[in-house]
Amino acid sequence: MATRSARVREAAAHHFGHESLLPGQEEAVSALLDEHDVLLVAPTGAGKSLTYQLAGLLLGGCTVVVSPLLALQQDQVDGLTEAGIGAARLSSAESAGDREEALRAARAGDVRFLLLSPEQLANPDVLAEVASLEPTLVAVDEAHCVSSWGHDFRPDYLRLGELVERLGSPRVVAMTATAALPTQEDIVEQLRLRRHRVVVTGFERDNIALTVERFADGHEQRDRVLELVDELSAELVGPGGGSGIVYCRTRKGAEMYADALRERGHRAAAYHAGLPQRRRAEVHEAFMDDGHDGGLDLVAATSAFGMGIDKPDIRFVVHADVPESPDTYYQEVGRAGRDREPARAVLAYRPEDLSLGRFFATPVPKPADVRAVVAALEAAGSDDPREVSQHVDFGPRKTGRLVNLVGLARASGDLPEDAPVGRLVEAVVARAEAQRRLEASRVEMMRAYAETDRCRSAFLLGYFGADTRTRCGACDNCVAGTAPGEEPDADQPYAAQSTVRHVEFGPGTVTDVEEDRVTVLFEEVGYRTLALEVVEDRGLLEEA
DNA sequence: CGATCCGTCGGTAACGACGGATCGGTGCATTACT
Repeated sequence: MATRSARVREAAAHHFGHESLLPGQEEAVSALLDEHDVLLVAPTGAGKSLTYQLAGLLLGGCTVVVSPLLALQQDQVDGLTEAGIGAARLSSAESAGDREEALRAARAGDVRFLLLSPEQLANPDVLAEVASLEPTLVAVDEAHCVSSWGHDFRPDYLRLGELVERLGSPRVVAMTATAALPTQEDIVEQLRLRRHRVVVTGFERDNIALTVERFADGHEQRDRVLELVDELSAELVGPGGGSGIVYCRTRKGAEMYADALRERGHRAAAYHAGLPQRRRAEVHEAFMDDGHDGGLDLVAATSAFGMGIDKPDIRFVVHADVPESPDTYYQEVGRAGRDREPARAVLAYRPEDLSLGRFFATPVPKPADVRAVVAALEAAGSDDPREVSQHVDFGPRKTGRLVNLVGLARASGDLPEDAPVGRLVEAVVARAEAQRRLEASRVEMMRAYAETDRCRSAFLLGYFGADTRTRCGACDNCVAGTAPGEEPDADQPYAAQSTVRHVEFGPGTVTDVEEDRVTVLFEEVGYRTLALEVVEDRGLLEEA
């Protein structure tokens, strides 16, 4: 074993000039060399990229890197090329000639890392080409996208498990900065990880002070957000650098805040997916380069401003509206204070805003549409959405999603091979409903976060499965003294992370324990917070 | 679900009240045009 860690460290020093490895890196690489698949949960800057790169180099052969954004893929290619390692991107941005050349170089062993999107891999021609390279490792970057985007927005994410098998079932490493339990389970299931190890490195960000301000009126909320940004900018953003992000739920909101902030004398701009690609790049660059003339201190953005924003001195993140889940919230907040210097995160909370989160939840397909697609699959004799959509009344996009859902329900093993069509349709709808219920319960967890009296940091860490009995001392509740000093532990009937069964909701996992209540993640209905008194009086919950 | 837009209603006109319709976030790729 000692020789193995020596090899890993030697490779790190040789290829990347790193004398030491960060916690989790060596563990993850060793597990991969030991023929385990790995889910690595580690914060940005903790060397997730280095992990797959080291593993890929040590395993030899070609590594396929699946990454959600073309810009992120390009960053990785640039980084590897700079380190003298052959890397290429395979995307719609490359010419046919470039793609041909990249594949040729990969066959010759000159390209060791091939970066592409799930959509590329789902293209049968590309898949065949890549399979012929006999890759030794598949790295799935930003793996939470499997769970957050796969179910609806980018359905090819849900096909990755099947696609990896068609590549000859190489080792898989999935990497993400944040993944609560259901997201971890989703990643493991969808990617079909085998003999998998979950490696979680510390992800506390104790330099970020979390606060929530509650509003009943939308106009007051807007005025206060602007005032707050004035205050935070004056306090934290100066000639020495530093910047802030204002997250909004709608494009219109982002434009409104950007305009208002400019009027108040800030160097601010809007960022959302409705802007021309070129403008987006411009804003991104001006934000990263805040020291220059024409630089930006503030960006008012939708969730489009996210992955790939790696600026160390973001001093505050203000949420002008409440996001749809603690998962999203923590990810957006986590962009602040990456330099470990003090930073602030403020949530402007109005309960009505939660409704948008419910609206955006994954839609449940109509049984008639599922039935039509099942028949069309038969008629087309293929699972190519373009061909299947010839036999139904809706377009290839919707068809593609339904084909995926039918495929997943069939592959789940919950149904016998020869199950009648009605059962299959029911299973598809039931899976989509369960997903929707989970998303709705995440909205409720966001409500719970906004309304809690406890340490906000402890609340979030508990949500992400970290054992937290300490308090941060910096959030509004700790400062106001409403947070209990120590979280209870010993005399609780239920332990965090233990498995339980509810008479009505079925099996679940305890995710949080408080003095008088317990939060459980149920397989069927998502997160539920239950009063201990009621639970015990009626014997609703038993340890499994 | 909730905010907002737009048209209608009432009724010696102007404009406010009301109600139905519409919209709301993330990106890949591909295609048909200049």
